[in-house]
Amino acid sequence: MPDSSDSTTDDSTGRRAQLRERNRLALIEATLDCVAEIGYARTSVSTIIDKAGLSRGMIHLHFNGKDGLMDAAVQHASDLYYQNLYKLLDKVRPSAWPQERIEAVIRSDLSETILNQYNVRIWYGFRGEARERKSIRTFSDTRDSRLRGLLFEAFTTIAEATGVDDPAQTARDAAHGTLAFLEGMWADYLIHPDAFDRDEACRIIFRFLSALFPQHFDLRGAIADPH
Amino acid sequence: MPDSSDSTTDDSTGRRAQLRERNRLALIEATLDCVAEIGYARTSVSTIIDKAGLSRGMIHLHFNGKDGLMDAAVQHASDLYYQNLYKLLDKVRPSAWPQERIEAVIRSDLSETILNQYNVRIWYGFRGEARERKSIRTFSDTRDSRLRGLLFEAFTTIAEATGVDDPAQTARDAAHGTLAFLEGMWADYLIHPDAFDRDEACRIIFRFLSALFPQHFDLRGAIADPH
DNA sequence: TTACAAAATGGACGATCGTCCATTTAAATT
DNA sequence: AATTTAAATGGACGATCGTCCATTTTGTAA
Repeated sequence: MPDSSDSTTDDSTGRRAQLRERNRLALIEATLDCVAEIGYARTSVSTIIDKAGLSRGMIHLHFNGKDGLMDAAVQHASDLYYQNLYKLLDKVRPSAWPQERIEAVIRSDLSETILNQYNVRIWYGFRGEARERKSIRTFSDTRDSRLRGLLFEAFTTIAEATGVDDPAQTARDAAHGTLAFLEGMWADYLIHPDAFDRDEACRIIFRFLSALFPQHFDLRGAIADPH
Repeated sequence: MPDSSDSTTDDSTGRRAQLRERNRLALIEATLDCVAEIGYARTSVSTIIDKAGLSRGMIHLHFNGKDGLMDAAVQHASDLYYQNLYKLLDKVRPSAWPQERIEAVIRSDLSETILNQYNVRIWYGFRGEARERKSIRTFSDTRDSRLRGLLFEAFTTIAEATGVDDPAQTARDAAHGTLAFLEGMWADYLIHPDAFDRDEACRIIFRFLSALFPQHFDLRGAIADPH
């Protein structure tokens, strides 16, 4: 029997709401599991509820149908991606050089936590359907713009320090190029998950960055400002 | 009535075989159209034969079912990609500098002929299902290895000419990095087909390549060997 | 404990899936 | 012209799709 003091302060953390939320999340996670394991095309309502161990009607109850569940699953995958990414980026000390922040972005995006078979299958599984589902385009878009902002700011500082012709343009290109690099590495990992080498992927990116900004990067990553 | 001389030399170019091949191709093209227009997941036998204007049984007759047709369609898309790419690359004169060949690869892969809405939707539509269908992995793989060989050879020549520490390693990284760049640009185009700028994409890649090999590239592409 | 309401269940439903084959069409041969 | 045979047709078939709701379960309030 629940005591009376609980029931009076019952906002939305009652046992009822807890169970509801737990099932909602179970459906989303089962959906992502299915997309990762059998692909978007083969993921059906039956395979989802089978994996979640819940009943058929739950999908309609919580998400108004399969489409709604897919949208929620995409959003959840995006949230998880950022949650994990920023958890890694937060380890960089606030006073870090911009090149250290860039290195952190690159190493994080290619780390086992972020770039793994589960995530990459979900990512490409959904992206193949991006044309049809607006929520999925937003998903891809979001990752893009937030990371780009982070990189652009850091590269601007570096570009201005090196006294290049057009610092803004250079920084924009460098940010865009770094993102394209990471994207390409993800594709590489999708096609050759076993042969993929994280250190090699990092080294390749740093090789190009060190050529562009030799005072700020070498083959191993960021180097201290000369000053 | 066909004259007798034809029928005696009738290998596989008779009217019968011609019609057969025409229908076979129509099914493949209808499949690719469907994947490009509505995505892999929504492409069904019904939508394919509807677009092809042929009868239901043709798919089983020619390809032993939907799976066989999908495999053939992937193969066809791959063939078309290379056919168009090499048509562009063949315009480079045989005595061209290696940096000119690299520029040709980059500009070709980002040209309207190769990188367009139709192709990019097919590419990502199939890739999302790569996990499940072996033929699709082979498709992605093939593009990768053939282009890589082309780039590696050219970069090796350049790396050796510049007297870098480890020419083979440098060339491998440069080829790998260039491919990752192109991959990233394709992803960019998929997500932002309207905002995508081909010239800007080229410039970004050449900015990085010119930093790595300043005697062979500038922001506009290849430059003549100094000698 | 009883009554109420929210949540969960699981099967019914029509639509659509991909496969397959009896039949028809038409090219090639006699 | 008659015959043969390869190609094409289109509907039947069972399986599975996603939706939805009558019913049951279960947390909460009276």
